[in-house]
Amino acid sequence: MEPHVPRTARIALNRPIRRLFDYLVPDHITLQQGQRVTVPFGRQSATGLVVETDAPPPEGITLKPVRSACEEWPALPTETFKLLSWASDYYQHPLGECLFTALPPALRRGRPAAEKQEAYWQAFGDPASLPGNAKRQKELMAWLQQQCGSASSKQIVRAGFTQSQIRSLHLKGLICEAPQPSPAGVPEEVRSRIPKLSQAQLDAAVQLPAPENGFAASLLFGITGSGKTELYLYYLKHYLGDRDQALVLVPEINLTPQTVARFQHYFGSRIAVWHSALNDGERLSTWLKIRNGEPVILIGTRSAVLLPFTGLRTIVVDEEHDSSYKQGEGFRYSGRDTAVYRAHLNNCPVILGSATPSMESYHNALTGKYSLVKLEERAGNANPPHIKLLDIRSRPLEGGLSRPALQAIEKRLQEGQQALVFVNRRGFAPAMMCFDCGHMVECPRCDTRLTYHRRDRAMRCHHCDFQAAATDHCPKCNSDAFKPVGQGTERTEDILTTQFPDTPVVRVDRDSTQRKGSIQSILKKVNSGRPCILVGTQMLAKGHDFPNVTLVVVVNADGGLFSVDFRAPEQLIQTLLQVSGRAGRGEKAGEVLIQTCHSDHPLLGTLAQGNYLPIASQLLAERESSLLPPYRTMAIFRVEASTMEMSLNLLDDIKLKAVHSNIETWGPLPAIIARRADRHRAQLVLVSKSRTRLNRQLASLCEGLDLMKLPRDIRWAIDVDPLETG
DNA sequence: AGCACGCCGACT
DNA sequence: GTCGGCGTGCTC
Repeated sequence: MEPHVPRTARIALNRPIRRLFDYLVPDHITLQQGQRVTVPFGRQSATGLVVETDAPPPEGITLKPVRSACEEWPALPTETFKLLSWASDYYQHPLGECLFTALPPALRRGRPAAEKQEAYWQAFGDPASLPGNAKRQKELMAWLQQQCGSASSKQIVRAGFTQSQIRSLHLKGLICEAPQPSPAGVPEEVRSRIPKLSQAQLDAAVQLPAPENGFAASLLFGITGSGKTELYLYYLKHYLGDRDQALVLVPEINLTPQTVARFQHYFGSRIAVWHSALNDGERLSTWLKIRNGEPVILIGTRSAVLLPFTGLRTIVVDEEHDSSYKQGEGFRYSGRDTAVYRAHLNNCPVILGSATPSMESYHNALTGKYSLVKLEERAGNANPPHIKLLDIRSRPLEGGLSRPALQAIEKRLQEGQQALVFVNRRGFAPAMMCFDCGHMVECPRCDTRLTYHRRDRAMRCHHCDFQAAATDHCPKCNSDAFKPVGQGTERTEDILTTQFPDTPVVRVDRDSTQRKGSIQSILKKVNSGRPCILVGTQMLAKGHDFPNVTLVVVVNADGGLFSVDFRAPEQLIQTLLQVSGRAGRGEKAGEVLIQTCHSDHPLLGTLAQGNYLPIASQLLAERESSLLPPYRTMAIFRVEASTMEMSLNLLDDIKLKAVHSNIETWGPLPAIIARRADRHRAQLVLVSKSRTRLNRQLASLCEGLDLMKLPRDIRWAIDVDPLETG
């Protein structure tokens, strides 16, 4: 007789542990990968996910039995599970935490995978039998009779009635429970709508990869205002069958009711959304729809790429260059890159759209990994704006604005038009610059600018260990206008208000738009068309249209040009082009003035010609010669502790272990913001030619760190494909 | 992450 | 004499 081999299951838990736990599987339970279970863990009970069944368990440990299976089917279907396992390995994040990010909060907590059945009600008896004082109950009866068929408790409450009125009527037998109405399909009128494309859009549309041909990645380079969204809609209309699912990823800021309405116009109730503002109930409901294979077209932000689709036909990633696709903390995955891998696993196409593609995607397009589809014509008859560089070296500035810039604003206002003043706060290089001669201090050993560290007034190189004390005067021309870049722009709004006392100055930034709906009232005011000046940061560059703005002034372009962060120039150019796109939509010609101390900088020179791809090629050439991504693969170890010494010591340790012929290390160095919330932060950059090699090295470093007995308050994390190197 | 266990200071 | 501080270790 065969010896009895007990069945076991290897379970992942939602804990920051890079380890799985084995359990016995009782006879009455059958389990498969991706299934949700309840298990005893220590002296508590935990929700887990099955990773493997009947793997040989570790010796010398008495296994506990699985308590129960939460449902008979796997919460994570095979493809989703594979995607998350890949991501766990690629981003070096514990599998359990990765898997659990794909579950809605309710299911993470072990709640049943079903929606609360909502009661539906219909009028049944004669309201005349109600006593005279039951006024609201009579009104509810009347209201119900008006509804065709039935209404749910939720709808009734939303209509201004109460649960107790429902209860009371039910008790009197005047209303009764009705069967749940079957969901209405998409009406033929909506189904037959197809967006009307221009010839240029049609030419692009035929180049997009067809789902029947399996995996293909396509970079859609469509300039601002070229109508990419129309193209997506057309594409989905064309290729999506009635039973198919589709995923459209968008940056959080672009997921507005207007965007959703545009999709709903063509697809009606097939459209669902996924973003951070959903509550737990909405999350569960949408998750279940997708898990059940309903033919949903999902518009969502980053985490939507992890949802358990079962019939995914195609993926679109809009504004693929947007930095919000990369999670900055915890499970630091890139929604865009995960989408490409998912398309691969799922054998379906993925379309990456942008007016300013990332270097990574453009490089992939140039090497033929992605196909490149161009859409370089503005919809309607809008002309691209004129971009002019305004050198402000030794020009007097008021609140960051030069005389010519103020004059240009005045001229526009007199012509009854609007101006937009853009203060670029992003990529603020804490670099020292001379505002007289434009000189910046470079590392004597590297081809990099030194970083200014305010705390100890030191200038440091982020590629080697060079450091020097910051001086008060420019080392080149001895001017005392030698300051960290980006000082003194805070007064821009004040200066504009005093210079143009009769014109409203509207500030648009995080602070001024915090209140709900305030952005709407700002937009309404601005779009009424009266002359005004908009002042703001990043927020102005994205999302909203200002049709009456004909002049854009960029206060300071230089921060991004000379940042330690190697992505800063790319981000600067992308932002400048985006904010330029705000000028002169419609027939009015737009003008863009970019203030800079470096009008001779080659990137700005190319930018003034208004085309992105030549700049992208220039940036790529720089990345290649500096041995940076996408020509190298990069990862950063970030450590924080109660003292800088502890952080740096641990990184020194890691650096020693990371020594490998194919891996280069930079640092360790204090982070740009060296102390945050009293935690001292430092980083070590790892760079390699080989992604596989670096990945393997990271895995072994993690293993080593897990075995080390580190003090409790020291925290470390790996950031693979980091967006910020500060 | 939780949660218990453990070993030292100020309280009924 | 105990209550409770949070440092350390473990969870199949």
